[in-house]
Amino acid sequence: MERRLVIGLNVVLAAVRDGEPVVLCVKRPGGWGLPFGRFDPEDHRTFELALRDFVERQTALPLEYVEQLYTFGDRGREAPRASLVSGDEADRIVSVGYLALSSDALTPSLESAAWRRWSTFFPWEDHREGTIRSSADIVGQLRQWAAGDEALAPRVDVAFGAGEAGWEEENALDRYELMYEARLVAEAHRDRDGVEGPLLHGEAMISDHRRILATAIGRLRGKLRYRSVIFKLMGEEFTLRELQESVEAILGFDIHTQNFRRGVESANLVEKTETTVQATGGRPAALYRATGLSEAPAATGLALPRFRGTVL
Amino acid sequence: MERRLVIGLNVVLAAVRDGEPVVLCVKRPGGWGLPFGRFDPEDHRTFELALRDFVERQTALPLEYVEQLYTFGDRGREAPRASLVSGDEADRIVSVGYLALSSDALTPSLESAAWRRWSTFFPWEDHREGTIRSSADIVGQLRQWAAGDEALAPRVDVAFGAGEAGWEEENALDRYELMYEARLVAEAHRDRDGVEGPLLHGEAMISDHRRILATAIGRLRGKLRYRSVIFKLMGEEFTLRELQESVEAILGFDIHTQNFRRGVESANLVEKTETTVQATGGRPAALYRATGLSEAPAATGLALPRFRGTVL
DNA sequence: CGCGCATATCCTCTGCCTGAGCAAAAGTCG
DNA sequence: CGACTTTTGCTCAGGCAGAGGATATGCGCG
Repeated sequence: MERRLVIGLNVVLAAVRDGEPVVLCVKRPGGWGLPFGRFDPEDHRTFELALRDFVERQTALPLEYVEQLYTFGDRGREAPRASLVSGDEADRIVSVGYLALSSDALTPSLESAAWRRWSTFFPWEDHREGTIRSSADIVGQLRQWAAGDEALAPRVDVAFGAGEAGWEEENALDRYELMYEARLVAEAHRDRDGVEGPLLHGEAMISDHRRILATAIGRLRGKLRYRSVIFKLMGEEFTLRELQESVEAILGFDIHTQNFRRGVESANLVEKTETTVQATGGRPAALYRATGLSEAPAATGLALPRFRGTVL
Repeated sequence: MERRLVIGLNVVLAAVRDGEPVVLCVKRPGGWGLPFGRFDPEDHRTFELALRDFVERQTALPLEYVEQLYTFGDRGREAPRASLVSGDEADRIVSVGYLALSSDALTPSLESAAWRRWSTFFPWEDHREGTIRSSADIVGQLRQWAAGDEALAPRVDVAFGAGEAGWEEENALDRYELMYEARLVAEAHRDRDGVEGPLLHGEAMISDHRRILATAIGRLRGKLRYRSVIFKLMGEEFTLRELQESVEAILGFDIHTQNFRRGVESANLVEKTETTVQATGGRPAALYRATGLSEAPAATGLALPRFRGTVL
């Protein structure tokens, strides 16, 4: 029997809801995963059209901003579980991952779909005040695991910001991969049929979906600094505090309010409207909206600070 | 007849030779293009292995650093020419583009393969002193083309650094795409069967290979700033001037020597060796080598300045 | 109405990094 | 030896980012 080549499409649809970064998840037999569908070359002219089509059909949510992430083609990606897309175990599945951003996080029509927080899957990526951190000392565990290996030890330190460079929020994938290698996430045991250890972090996802999510988080975080994508997550009008909270949600740490304002206002990406809103019990805030400049594909992003706290 | 799905692999293999950025090209019936091969799921476990396999077989060049760029899935990508990978016009071809870096630019075994300069295809991307620039005023032509369109005009200015952000070397793809839309490159006429205008810039490539090359150039340039990839283009040992010239070749503009040295030395990515070399008729230069830190996947790159000249 | 409170907004100060250039060191060439 | 070239070390000024003080403008309450 000939093995056919099948292309699957995965999407990380991200949004910020009530100041929390969330991702659209779908409940499957094996656990939670990302929405995905099969790409049929007969039906669709481009990947993006196919993606929009099946997401809208599955969840009734329209996709606004869409960006390709990565194509995963390794054999055994779906193993040892049965193929989830085609049902035909003999097919070779290649999957193209996408990142999509939504400004409103509407309730999906599908029963089994739900918005879930990033921090459910990546508690160690959130360093904002007042949020629950990962209880255990991940870096300590990784250091112990890497001890003695000359190549591994610096990788751990660099990825988790123990070096002079400090914590870089966009390295989410490196961190996840190290934890996978060190068997600190459930997927590592599942994929290799090993016994689960007691020190697992975050909730697992089916297949390699948590890896795709880590890729998306890292990409989005990095892009905030050099492209004006943040506005894809905002409504038409917003206060500077809302903008800041969205940025903080994505980056995973708090930033200095006054400096943030200074940076935003000098970037010419937003313009003040006439109206103000009173939502917090303090002084009313002016509403802003994105300017035309922010629409240009090559428009730069906001000047954002680095996380200066300690991870340990 | 059923249309089959075929996955093709493209690779932009880049190197620096004599201070010039070059890319491995293959001569095909329709002109020069990038090396590519078909991915056969029976033979290869991963894309990367397939890639290494066919490049080494075609050119006898080993691939060192390899990184996935983008997956191109639009129907009609190869049209209106016949399918180049499979020969079967009815197949749907999806192609995965890769960036590979080589430190030595060995002569390929294949007769029809050759290292060619980036500037052949993108003369407007090179702003170093003493290099030939694009003679005509591209920005002027684009501005004229975009005149009146409210969305287009800022796109042109942002992409070509006319705005306050200035020229950003990593936006090579945006610039190429604008020129394509404005029909300033031969591919635009070829793909739409139009008449060629007199104002074409750079040499064309087959299919969408020049677009893939633009993607690779932009990606590599951007990555220099936040990852230590530059050392993949250097030999084992090198002088700081050689390092600088490689960086300048990739970025496409000259940088201040003393400041470059200061940046490199404070980044802890290189260490001085005992030896010095005399190659230039001036004071002998110390040889350096990359440190172990530069091997970590998340290691940051060099602090590099921005181009401060004018493009017009 | 005046007061305390909360948030938004404005402004200042300081240290560090970057851009720019001078100058010495260490060779070659004639 | 003197002119020239390139490497290497060092200084200095301007600008920007981090940090925090101070003011503005609303609310709720006595």
